[in-house]
Amino acid sequence: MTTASTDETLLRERGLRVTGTRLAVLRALSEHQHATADDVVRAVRADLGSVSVQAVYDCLHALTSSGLLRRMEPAGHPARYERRTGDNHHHVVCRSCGAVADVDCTVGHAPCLTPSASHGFAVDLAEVTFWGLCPDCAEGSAADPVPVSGPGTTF
Amino acid sequence: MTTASTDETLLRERGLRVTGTRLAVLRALSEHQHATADDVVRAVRADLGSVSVQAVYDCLHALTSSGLLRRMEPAGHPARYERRTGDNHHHVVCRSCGAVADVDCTVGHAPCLTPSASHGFAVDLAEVTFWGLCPDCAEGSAADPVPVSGPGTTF
DNA sequence: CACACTTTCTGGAACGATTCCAGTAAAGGT
DNA sequence: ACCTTTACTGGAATCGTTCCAGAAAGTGTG
Repeated sequence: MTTASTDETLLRERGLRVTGTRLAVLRALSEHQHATADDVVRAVRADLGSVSVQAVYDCLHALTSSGLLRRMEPAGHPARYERRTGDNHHHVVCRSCGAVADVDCTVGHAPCLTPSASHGFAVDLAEVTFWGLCPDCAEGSAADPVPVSGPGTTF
Repeated sequence: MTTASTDETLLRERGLRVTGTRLAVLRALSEHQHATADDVVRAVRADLGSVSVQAVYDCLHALTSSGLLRRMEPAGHPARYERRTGDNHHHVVCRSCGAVADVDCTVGHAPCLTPSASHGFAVDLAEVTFWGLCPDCAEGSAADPVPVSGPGTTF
């Protein structure tokens, strides 16, 4: 999909310098979506040989605030980054292993963007997170009391 | 609203022991909804004189996992606890100060509960978080570059 | 192509929220 | 009242992330 030269263009378009680390971070996230900072560090190290943790965090911040990456932080799990941006999609998170998958907006045009009572808040984004068990963890978990994370377990 | 004796009953109903700390935690959360663990520690100390941080965390866990409290964790902010449970309501979070307010389910009957493609996940809860600026922070922030938190700033 | 200027990268130390630990104290069924 | 279970204390440890100061690399201008 996103080739190296395109990544370079993307960076320049946003006025960001093109560095090996940044390209490697983008490459890592093309390869595995929803990676944690730690995953990215490992991927970049496998790719470039070595990087400091901070260099990766700096990249992730720069890329996130310029809109090339999106950051999501499921309660109780480290933050995850993804390249799919600007399409207002949502996520399913596994309570047991923290796995994340994309979910397209349930009801065509952003159903939840106009909260009934917004208490005077100037709302600019609606974030929807589905909680459950991924196929792997669901299997045989009815019996096992799997350590559960995330908000209220039932509704 | 929830009186002390009712709190005692609530605890017993769930098979939880009735202790001063637990009652004080419930009381604290009746007084200010969406309190952080730290807020609760302070409130309980003001009430009982002294408690260890761990006692409060233990209570919060016990009460949360028995369903008497709901825990929510806005990305980039410490977790907050509330007594309103089981009604599937949502939240508005201020990007600037972290203030939280309740939002009733936008479209009558839980619009987002059936993700279009759930990737085989067994989904049991949909959590909707609205991001924006609270009235206090919105005022005069168009100019100020307020430090922003939470997921992607635009959509 | 070199210069000066900016921005990034390094390594190490610090941070805040939360959890783990082992021991002591309190709750409640019989 | 006794004994088992569960909660509470204080202190140290963990995890993800950020802060810091200095060294190194990127880039627009001359």
